[in-house]
Amino acid sequence: MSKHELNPEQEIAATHVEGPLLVLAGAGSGKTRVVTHRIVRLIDLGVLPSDILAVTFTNKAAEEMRSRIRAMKNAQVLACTFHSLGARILRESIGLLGYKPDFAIYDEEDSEKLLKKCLEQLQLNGDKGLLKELRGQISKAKNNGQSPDGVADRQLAQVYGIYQQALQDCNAVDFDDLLYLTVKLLQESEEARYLYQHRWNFVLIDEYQDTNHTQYTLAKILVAKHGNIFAVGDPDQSIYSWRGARYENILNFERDFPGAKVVILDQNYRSTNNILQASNALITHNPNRYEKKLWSASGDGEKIGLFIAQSERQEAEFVAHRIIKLSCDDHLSLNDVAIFYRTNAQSRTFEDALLSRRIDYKIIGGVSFYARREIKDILAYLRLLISDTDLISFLRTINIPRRGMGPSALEKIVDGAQAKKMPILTFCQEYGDSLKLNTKQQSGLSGYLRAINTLRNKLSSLKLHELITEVISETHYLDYLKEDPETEQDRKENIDELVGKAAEWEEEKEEPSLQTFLEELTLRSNAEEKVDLPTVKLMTLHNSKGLEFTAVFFGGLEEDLCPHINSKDDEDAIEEERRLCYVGITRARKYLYLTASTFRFMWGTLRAMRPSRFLKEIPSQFLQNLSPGSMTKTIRREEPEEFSDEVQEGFSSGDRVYHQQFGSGTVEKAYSSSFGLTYDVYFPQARTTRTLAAKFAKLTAE
DNA sequence: ACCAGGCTTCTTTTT
DNA sequence: GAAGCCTGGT
Repeated sequence: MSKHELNPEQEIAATHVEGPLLVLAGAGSGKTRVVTHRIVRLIDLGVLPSDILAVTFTNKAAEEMRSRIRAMKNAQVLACTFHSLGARILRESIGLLGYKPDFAIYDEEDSEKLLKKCLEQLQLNGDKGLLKELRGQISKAKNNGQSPDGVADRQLAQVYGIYQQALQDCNAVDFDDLLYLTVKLLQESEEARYLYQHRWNFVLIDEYQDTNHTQYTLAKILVAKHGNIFAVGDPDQSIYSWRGARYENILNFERDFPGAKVVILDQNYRSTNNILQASNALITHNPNRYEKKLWSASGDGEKIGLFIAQSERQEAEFVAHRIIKLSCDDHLSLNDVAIFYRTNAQSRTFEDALLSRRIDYKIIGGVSFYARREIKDILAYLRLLISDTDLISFLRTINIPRRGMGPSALEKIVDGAQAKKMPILTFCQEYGDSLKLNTKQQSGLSGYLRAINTLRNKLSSLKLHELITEVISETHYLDYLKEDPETEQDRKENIDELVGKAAEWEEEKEEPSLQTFLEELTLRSNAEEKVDLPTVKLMTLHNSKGLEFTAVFFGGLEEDLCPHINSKDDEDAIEEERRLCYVGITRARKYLYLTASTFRFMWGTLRAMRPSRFLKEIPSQFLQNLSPGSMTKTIRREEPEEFSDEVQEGFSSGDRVYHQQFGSGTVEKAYSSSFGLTYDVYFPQARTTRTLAAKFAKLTAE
């Protein structure tokens, strides 16, 4: 097939105009092309670009779609995530729900702090686990469209209600509210419903299998008047149930939208047959599944490399070594190579191996730039320039830099404001002098308020990046950073970067405002990448969705890691882990390497690991075993110290031993591993058995 | 109010 | 093995 033609099924989908259509698009089946072609054709038919709404799952996908359409048609359609769509609607119409339109958006950290305050108020703060538990349950309720009155559990209903009121008092919404309140608004206000049901006549929803109930309701309301919904997805790639996603939504599409057409795209244009068939074999192990088999017209290609290492380091060394080989022998650019893993914590070992070989790499996702403490400090000050009510930003900044404000002083302020039912900053301004604070606190508070006022006066006259510079100087933030010389340099650089990004951002935007800037930063987990050096991309499996690479390394394929230990004993969760693994594998075009290690450091101790069940579910005909054990002995000899089974004097089963960290224990098993003499020791105090290598763990007889 | 040091718990995954 | 929480000393 030529690059510019579509196959018959793709053609049907791309030329669809009115009515509901579901595209079941298997991995690598040319989904993105179909979607962009269809939008371009709509525009060719005379549909106004402003009539089209495309909702994607990530910012990255939205950007990609925008730029493709711009390239083909020079037209601007609204392509955004569900969350930013919600933010957009709420900015216009949240007044109907009693919030002010300049509401702040709280990220997870902010909302957790607020919830913690609520729990303190209810004197429920004793239990540490409770906060996490309730946070999860409130989020779940919102994603299921339940109001505080609508949840069955009495305690949850109470806390949820108080939390929701606290958010409103701060004039803030959390991530889930962006969806939940939008739906609430559309359900309760006929005016709003009319407005948004007529705003977009063609609605496209990507990754439909990952919509949660609230997103699904939102989609249904938006298209209720015209039924022009174009949904794209693949039930086998549903990997966000932990965030409330229901892949049933995609299976129920025909029921929910009567008269819907369904197009199945099952020809894969991405991967070689070895990779594709391996992925088919794997996903077939999911019993509850809408049957679908991808096929490909391309050749078998290379077999999938399998490497079972003896240590994390060896696993990473193998990957780094292979990357060099691929780039030399096959002239692959580093941009064509990716390393996937289940948990963020795994990235470190790979980084070390790449660093030591001077292979450039970039981590996609991971700890967000905007989540760094120093960045959030500055952003909190910026928020307070817009809002008097933002309690969380106030609490964050009031003692940064130090103004002698400890818990007791803050209690006075917060309680006072609450008693007077005043916004926190207004209260400080009007009653700050009558709070019986000591002199240091008194002058600290007035200095703080003065700084905010000074900055507010400059709000309209300064450019955004200048304003940020002013915040830094007005608050003497750099002096504060000096208190910790260890981190000072890093944090300073990050702040410079923030100023730079702000300057860049306001150049690009037609109407740059502080509010939109803050909103975009909150809804954008990681900064967009600048195009520079070719780099190997490191990311979690979740982050890999929607991407493709010529060569993929998939690490840590071990039981309890992938599938993750938290999915144990839950068949649905195991199926989702399998889909996650499927997503990872189907990202690869030509080369795929699956790696695992028999030992791994977890939670600070060495643990023996077993190969993932998923490896066994891939028929061996597609695999080539490259593991040290199955290779020639020359390679084995490269690392003699790690593989020697030298006899040591040691303990045997039943011996009582003492470990500096874990205390007293009993040896359950003594055996030889790649680390030499190894023990499984049971520690009664922690009620766990740990695997300890004799040469690392200093065990003494008790 | 602040700090240092010890204790626990923790890890999925993201907007 | 890190980050956050609590505690006790200043």
